[in-house]
Amino acid sequence: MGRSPCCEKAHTNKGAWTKEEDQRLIAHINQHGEGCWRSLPKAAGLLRCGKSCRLRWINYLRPDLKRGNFTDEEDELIIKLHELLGNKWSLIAGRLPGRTDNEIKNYWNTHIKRKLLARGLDPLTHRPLNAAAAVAGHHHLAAGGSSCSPDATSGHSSCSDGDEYRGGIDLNLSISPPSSSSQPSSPPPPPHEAEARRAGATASYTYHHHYSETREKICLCLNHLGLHGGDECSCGGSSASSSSSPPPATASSRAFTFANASSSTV
DNA sequence: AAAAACTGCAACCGCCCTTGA
DNA sequence: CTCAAGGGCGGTTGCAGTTTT
Repeated sequence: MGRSPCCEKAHTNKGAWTKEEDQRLIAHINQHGEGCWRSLPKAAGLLRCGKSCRLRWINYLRPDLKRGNFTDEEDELIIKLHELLGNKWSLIAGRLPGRTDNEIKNYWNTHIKRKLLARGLDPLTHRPLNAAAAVAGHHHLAAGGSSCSPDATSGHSSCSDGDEYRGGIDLNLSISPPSSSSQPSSPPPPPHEAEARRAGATASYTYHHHYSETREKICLCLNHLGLHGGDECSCGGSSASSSSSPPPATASSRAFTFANASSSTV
């Protein structure tokens, strides 16, 4: 069964936005706030698809966007998050204040991919290229995730030999709403990726290594990106609880402290 | 100086998930 | 419980700007 188009394409503009369209959109959202994208174009007097308006606002017009070049710190954070999350750009963007998923996705495809290849790492698996070929298809969440970290300097992975990169790792995601989010009274989300998709910020990930007794928590809060060997994160944004607001995220306070990511940072 | 090739980014497309009737 | 509508996301495309030949 077909799906009705999101808008009447015959009467909508496409392509680059004009300044006037931007002004109309900004003015409307300032006055009425976000929401109901489908009816927004009409209300704002725009000949645009609602989706297009949403995208334009989120990716370009939002006042809290940072824009400008990515810092090395952001680079490394993106790489680390991508290693853990795969192409979950919205989740990754949730950890980078002022950055959008689209921006990060573009930056990944144009800069970071090349950067990793130059290091001899497979952008998909974050493993050394020759090793990555051997385990093609076993990466990221869809493949059960991995806490393995390739060793860029030695060309060896820090994975233990026993797990062969597919030890049935269950990546258990639990994410609380962004600290600056206006989302009201959302209950603590269940540890499920689908929920995680919508939340977008303070994240504590728990790896359950079925093949061993170890349980490591990976905190992705901006202040403490790292593994915690069975301990709660001390950052305040620990676990799945959204009852307590995590500390305000500042880029300058980020740290890359993956306990088992021995040398993948540069 | 002009043409070709490359790069980066904004925007679109189509699918999936959630929600509400 | 079912289904349609709407929102959100990831992948892809198109084009303008930049660099190289």
